Amino acid sequence: MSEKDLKQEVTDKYSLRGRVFSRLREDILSGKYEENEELREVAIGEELGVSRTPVREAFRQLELEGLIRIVPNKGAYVTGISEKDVKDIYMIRSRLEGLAARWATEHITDAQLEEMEENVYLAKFHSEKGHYEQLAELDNRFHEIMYEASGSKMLEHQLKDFHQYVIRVRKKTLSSARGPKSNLEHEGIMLAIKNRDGDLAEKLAHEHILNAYENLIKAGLANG
Amino acid sequence: MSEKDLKQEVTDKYSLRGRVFSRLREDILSGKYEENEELREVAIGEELGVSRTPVREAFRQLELEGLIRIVPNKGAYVTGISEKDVKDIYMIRSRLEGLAARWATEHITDAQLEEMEENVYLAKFHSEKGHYEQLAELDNRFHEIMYEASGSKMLEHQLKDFHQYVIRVRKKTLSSARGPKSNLEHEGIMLAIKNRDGDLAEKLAHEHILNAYENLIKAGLANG
DNA sequence: TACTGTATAATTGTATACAATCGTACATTA
DNA sequence: TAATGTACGATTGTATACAATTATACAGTA
Repeated sequence: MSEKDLKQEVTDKYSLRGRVFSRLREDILSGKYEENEELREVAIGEELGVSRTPVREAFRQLELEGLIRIVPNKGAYVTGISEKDVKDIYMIRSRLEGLAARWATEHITDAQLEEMEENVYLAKFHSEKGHYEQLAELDNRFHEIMYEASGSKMLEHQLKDFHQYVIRVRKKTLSSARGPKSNLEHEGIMLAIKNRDGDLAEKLAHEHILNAYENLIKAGLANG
Repeated sequence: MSEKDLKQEVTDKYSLRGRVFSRLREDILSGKYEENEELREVAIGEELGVSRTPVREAFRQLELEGLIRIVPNKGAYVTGISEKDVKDIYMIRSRLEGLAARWATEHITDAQLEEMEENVYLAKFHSEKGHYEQLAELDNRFHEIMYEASGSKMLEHQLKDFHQYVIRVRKKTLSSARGPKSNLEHEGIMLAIKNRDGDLAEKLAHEHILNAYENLIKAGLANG
């Protein structure tokens, strides 16, 4: 069991519940539903062509994931994210990403390091071209690689959970990746990992998230 | 919504599902079930006098909490905690407890600070008397106060989640609180918070968890 | 008008019936 | 004997029926 994830991934793509769960999560994160919008079991079930049972089970999981809030005997509501929540998330992430970077210096595989280098290289290209869509995608992936390279399923799961919120916040604020500056920071983290410099990697990854938060605030979260 | 918790607590004590969830969690944490023991829906349901439906919903939540692992079409199994998991948990906690301590210097209320002082004082008493049961209880409570005093529902929830594992590990290793040394560290953290010294509070709380881990290892996790 | 009680419809909570899946035991065959 | 196929039982997955709860509208009353 030592290789097993404590917080089990929901990967049961082939059960109805799994499909409902994935679909709802996607729809909530993509902003299809308004904040505080009520989700009715029958309506969701009909939309996806399933009964209430798998929908209810998916609801229970989405509740623990923090995406909806269930009021007993009343209903399920899409959760809002307050500005304080966003700040807390970024501050917590800053610590954990630092830890992930440190551990990556100890556990990263050659293949992962290669993908990281490629990621940084590609991001530089797309940054010059102004391809924001691809940049955001690469940014997400960069962090995912680092989570995986940390060699800790526990930490990986925690950070992926938080990343969900990051994606939501980005959609909400319409703020795309930060472009060149963010890339440079990625490159620095990557090099620190490559050189197996744990202290530096942790420091840079930590600061990287703080910078991302600063940028997010400037980009208008405070206004919107 | 700004005061609402993103990761919703499961406080629905009055629904059958809520009761099943709480009961199973308690039983798993208390070690009633062996690692990898299979939990059957009907059996659990009969034991608690409910049908499979609330049991299944509770299972889905316990899965996300990391206490059980559900294999599609097969069954639910109590998750094991590997030595690496324990190490990861403590390392992650060390960062987050540090953050909680720092934030507590900013947000702690007078009542919370008072309870913290009382906690330290009482612990000193029970430590001298060798009351290990009460010491463990006070230790748990000390950390909980700090989580609450952090003023961050996000962080509080994260840390309480991890604390579940800590309690499990303690049961498993039969290692009680560390006694006087741990108390002194608590006192140090408390004073740093009282003096509103964020840097010191974070540093001490961080080290406190690292020390607790060292102690745990010595206490025999490596052997058991 | 403002307040209270009640009937009703909508929705969630739970139980149960049925379908699909998996593991095991046992028979069959080479 | 060893390997393979198959029938059966046990268990989970899903749908549906029924119970409990909630919100709302509306009538009655001061």
